[in-house]
Amino acid sequence: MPEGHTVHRLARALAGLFDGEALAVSSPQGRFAGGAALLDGQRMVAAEAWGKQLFCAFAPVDRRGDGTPDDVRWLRVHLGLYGAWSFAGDGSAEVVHAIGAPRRRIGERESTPDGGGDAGAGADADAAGEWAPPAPRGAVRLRLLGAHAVADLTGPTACEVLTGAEKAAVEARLGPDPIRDGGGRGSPDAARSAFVDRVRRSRVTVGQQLMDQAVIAGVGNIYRAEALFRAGVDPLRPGRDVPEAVLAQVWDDLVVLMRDGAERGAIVTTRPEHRVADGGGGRVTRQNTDGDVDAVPRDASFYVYHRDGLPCRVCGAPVLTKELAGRNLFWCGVCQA
DNA sequence: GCTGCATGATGAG
DNA sequence: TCATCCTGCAGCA
Repeated sequence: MPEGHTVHRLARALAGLFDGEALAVSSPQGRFAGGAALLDGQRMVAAEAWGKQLFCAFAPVDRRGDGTPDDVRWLRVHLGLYGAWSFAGDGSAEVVHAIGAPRRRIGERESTPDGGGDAGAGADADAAGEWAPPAPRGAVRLRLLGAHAVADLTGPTACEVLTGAEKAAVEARLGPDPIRDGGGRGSPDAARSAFVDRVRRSRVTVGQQLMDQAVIAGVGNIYRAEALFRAGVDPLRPGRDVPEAVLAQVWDDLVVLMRDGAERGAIVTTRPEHRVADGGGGRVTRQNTDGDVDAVPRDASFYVYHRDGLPCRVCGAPVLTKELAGRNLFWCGVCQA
């Protein structure tokens, strides 16, 4: 259940593993057999993210040069609620070092880049010392297999092959992405005002609009709850009633928070002075952590997400929760009045 | 061994 | 607003 920062990390990991390499592309589960056949044997020439969408470019092996001409096909993957990538490799390539111990998932489940000292745990070498990819486990929709590594995709909500024009159409429907340079909208200012203007055009609550990928791309339930807390904004307030300057601040804050998440591999929104581990009321609040999980304890990472009933870290009032458009909302009724 | 929930999105009604 | 997609895990027996 990744938010945008995780998908950006995935794009980086895939580029590091496979960029420029001809891949064997298959669908062990069978549901993506047609799409896999289109890409099989081609070179992966790029991997990028826009919000929660992952795009990988494939080009024929015999084609020279870079860029994105007509024969480039784009793999589009959206993980949705259940999707996950798992990786395995021969342990020798630097890319494996960079993404962590083989057979650890990133994208949805915990994994650690440095493998927790378990080097080679998943380095499947046969008797001849030759690396062999592990058999797919579970319903693997898509397998990308290179010379030194393999990536398996399970449970995505979307997995399809697009032309450049189709990819552009998908991106056109997405709002600016705080992690992309200039929000993907040319300049930081353009991206910020696109977000601010869009929110203020509607009386839909600002809480709902932050989850709308056409308003801002990559924000999920955690970043929504945390960004609104940090800005002191009531999530139930209609978008048009939130001052321009406050929304601009929310955008700027998300740029910092989400880029930090993409670097760190985990969402941390608490300021150091509020970063007090308190046991989280006994609840186990998990999140995508493929970075150093212990750098900030999970029960010190959030202000309000999954903390309903616990005292607000700032004012002590109990954190509130409510279902809004089918998703759980968390906020402090005092700090966000 | 079950059961219900989860950081998401879509399409029908 | 609801059902559905489809998977892993915590919590419970």
